[in-house]
Amino acid sequence: MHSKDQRQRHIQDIVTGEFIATQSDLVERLLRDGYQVTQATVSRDISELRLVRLPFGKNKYRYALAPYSLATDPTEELRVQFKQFVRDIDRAEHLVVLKVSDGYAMGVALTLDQLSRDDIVGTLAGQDTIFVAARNLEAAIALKLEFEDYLTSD
Amino acid sequence: MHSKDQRQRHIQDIVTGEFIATQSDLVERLLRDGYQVTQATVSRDISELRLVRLPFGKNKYRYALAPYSLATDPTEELRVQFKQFVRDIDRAEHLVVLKVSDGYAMGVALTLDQLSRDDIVGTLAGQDTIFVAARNLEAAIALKLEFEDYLTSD
DNA sequence: GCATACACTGCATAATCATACGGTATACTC
DNA sequence: GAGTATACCGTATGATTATGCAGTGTATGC
Repeated sequence: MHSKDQRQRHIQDIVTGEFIATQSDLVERLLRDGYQVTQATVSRDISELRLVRLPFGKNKYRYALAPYSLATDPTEELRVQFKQFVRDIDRAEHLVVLKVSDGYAMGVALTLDQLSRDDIVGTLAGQDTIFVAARNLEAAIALKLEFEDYLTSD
Repeated sequence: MHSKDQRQRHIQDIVTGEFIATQSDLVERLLRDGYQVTQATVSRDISELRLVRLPFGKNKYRYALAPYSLATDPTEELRVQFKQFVRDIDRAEHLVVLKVSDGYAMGVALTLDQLSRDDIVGTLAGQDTIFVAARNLEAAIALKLEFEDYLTSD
């Protein structure tokens, strides 16, 4: 019927648009859309999607995407995010252009920024696109290769 | 002895630098530094600091700062963040330049981006600076006024 | 001093979430 | 087909977190 992937994507949609305070809320919400699952499954989904439960004013909580995630090793975190979110890599002069799953551009750009790399001058993230400004042409070419490697390796 | 404020600041230091998986971990960790509190208090601290528990690989969790926080109303969230983090507002042509508490530029820029405003073409965030590119000069002037209002109002 | 208000916290427990275990389904190999 | 591996998920329950309540301390006003 509904695949796990579908369900998890739908969960992401729900939490971005609606106020989901508990996993039980989410179970009910999913049921209304025809996904019949238990709290246990939702717990696993949330873990896999790396959603966070955000304290929200007094005695309120809301699940939200964690577009950044502070891995132990930022470079490792970048690899994870690339595999998960980056769809395409292009280059125009010294600008490397990343196509990203809708809504995740900022998260990936944030991770890139946190690396504080000398060869990256800055990043500009939109909804589904990131411009990575490399210091110069050579750096951009190297960067594109490195990024592509993230997508294909292990 | 130790004030609540001190303790909460110390908690922020701990979670940014160390791998804290549960509130009990944090209680123990605090005890080592002379803060004797219970899990209940730590729970309240975490809520007030808006820390999040981040799923982290398989069966692992880590508490982390939530530098931005997806309020119900993004504009309201922006106000909160401005008051908290923005130190100075300037403008050069159609570029509004924000000086921000170190490390929070990305978070504020992310919130700005999420507004998807027509008058903002894009944002570029560094460690403590944000460039907000307005669509044109008039937009930039209006934007600067609006931002300044965020800092002064109520 | 006494009363009132308020911030803070621990205790006990409720609420919520994570996970070990076992069951089912699917795919692949021989 | 039988055997094995793997992914997925529900049940039951353990682990973790949130919170109502009451107690203490401090400040303020009378």
